[in-house]
Amino acid sequence: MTKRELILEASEELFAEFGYAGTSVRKISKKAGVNVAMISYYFGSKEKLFAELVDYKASYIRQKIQTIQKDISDPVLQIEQIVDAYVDRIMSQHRFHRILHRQISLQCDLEITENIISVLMKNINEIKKLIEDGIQRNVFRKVDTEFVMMTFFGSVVHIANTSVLSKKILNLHGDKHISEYPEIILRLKNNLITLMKNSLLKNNHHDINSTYDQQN
Amino acid sequence: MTKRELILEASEELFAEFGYAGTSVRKISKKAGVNVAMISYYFGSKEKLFAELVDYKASYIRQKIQTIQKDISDPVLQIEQIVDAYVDRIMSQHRFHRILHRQISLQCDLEITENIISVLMKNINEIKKLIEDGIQRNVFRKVDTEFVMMTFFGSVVHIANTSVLSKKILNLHGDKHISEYPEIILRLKNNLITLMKNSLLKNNHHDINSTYDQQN
DNA sequence: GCCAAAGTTAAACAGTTGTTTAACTTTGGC
DNA sequence: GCCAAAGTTAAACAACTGTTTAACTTTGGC
Repeated sequence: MTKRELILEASEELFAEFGYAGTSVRKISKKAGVNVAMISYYFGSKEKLFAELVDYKASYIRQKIQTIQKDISDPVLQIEQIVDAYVDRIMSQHRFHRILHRQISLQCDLEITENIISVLMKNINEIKKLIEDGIQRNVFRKVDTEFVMMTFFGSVVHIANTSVLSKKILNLHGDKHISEYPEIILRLKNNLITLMKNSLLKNNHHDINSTYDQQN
Repeated sequence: MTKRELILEASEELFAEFGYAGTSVRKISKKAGVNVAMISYYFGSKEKLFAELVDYKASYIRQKIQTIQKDISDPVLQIEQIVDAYVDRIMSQHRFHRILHRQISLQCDLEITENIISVLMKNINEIKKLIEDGIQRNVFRKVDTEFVMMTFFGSVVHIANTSVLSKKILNLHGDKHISEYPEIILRLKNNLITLMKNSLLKNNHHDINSTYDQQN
């Protein structure tokens, strides 16, 4: 592992835990086990290091969504797969997503924020197309697409980012991040899929699949 | 307005915009128009100022929820009123909530985070009681209460906190915060109420109220 | 008018910030 | 073995951090 990678890895953990302003280049260099000057040497500045970190991590995210879009034609199955993949992705990359959303919620560093948003919008637009395709094919209702997506993203991101709060709500004890409770992730996926079907399907799925009895 | 209040107000805006670590006492004192030493004089330290800010603002939040709980008996109306009041509250206090959730998402400053979470849990438990009461009275389905709440809170908080992203999704231009678009807030409330009814009601409300035709 | 308390100030404190420098070591092609 | 490029280091830089100090002004009860 090169010193460059050591810096990237150390900075990711520190930015996620203490935020951008709360993380000093000296802490990063100490955690990475390199000299302070190496950060300026390899990245130019703390700000450019952060920008590179975002680019470095974000390139992988859209991959699975695009695969699903190509390989599966049934809109309902598409949504199920998207929820499954997206939850897995956010949860496994929760440290990275914490950085992203904390930076968006700040109104300073506008050029950095714009970069992050343009990356996220690509994912969001992929899923938007997917839902609108389902509407056109008369499988989905004419829903308020933007809000269905914001609800979906909001729920997942919020649970991942405020793990301590979510664990309190779920009455979970222990120091692990919420993503490390497999049974909770399963519950989350099931609830989100039900939620999406409830919102999207023309006839409520309880009537179609007769799963109502199972749940009640 | 006393200097003490000037400091509280200035610090709220700065903490919300730049985060805790990104806000210096000198910036606060400058914005408040007071001497730097006044912060130590009135609050003891930057950290105690932040703690006082949380206590100062959080005490008002539960008020309306408790009123609704007392004055309204119909669970469906209760939920409608809760959604309406909660969205209004979060949106009007969005700067404050940004501070809260950013601090929760950090894993440092644990004693501050614990304080914030205990405040939020009071609200959450009030609404939880409300839903569970509706279940007991056989109006609501036996839903996964915790996840219904996390979806609800997650959506509202996420939209309020990532205003720039949400506006991009909704294709809104302009510099205003998303809470300052009344038609969007109305759309948000309508969608959340529909979502909650979809999740909670034993028979899907599209069948009951025949609103299906209106929407399609 | 007096005087202690409260309020306010500029200056100083020691520590940290991001970045740069200049000297040094290691590396790899010739 | 040479030497330029790349890598690495400790030290220095100026700017900023949160907090404290000591001198000063204002206030309000007597």
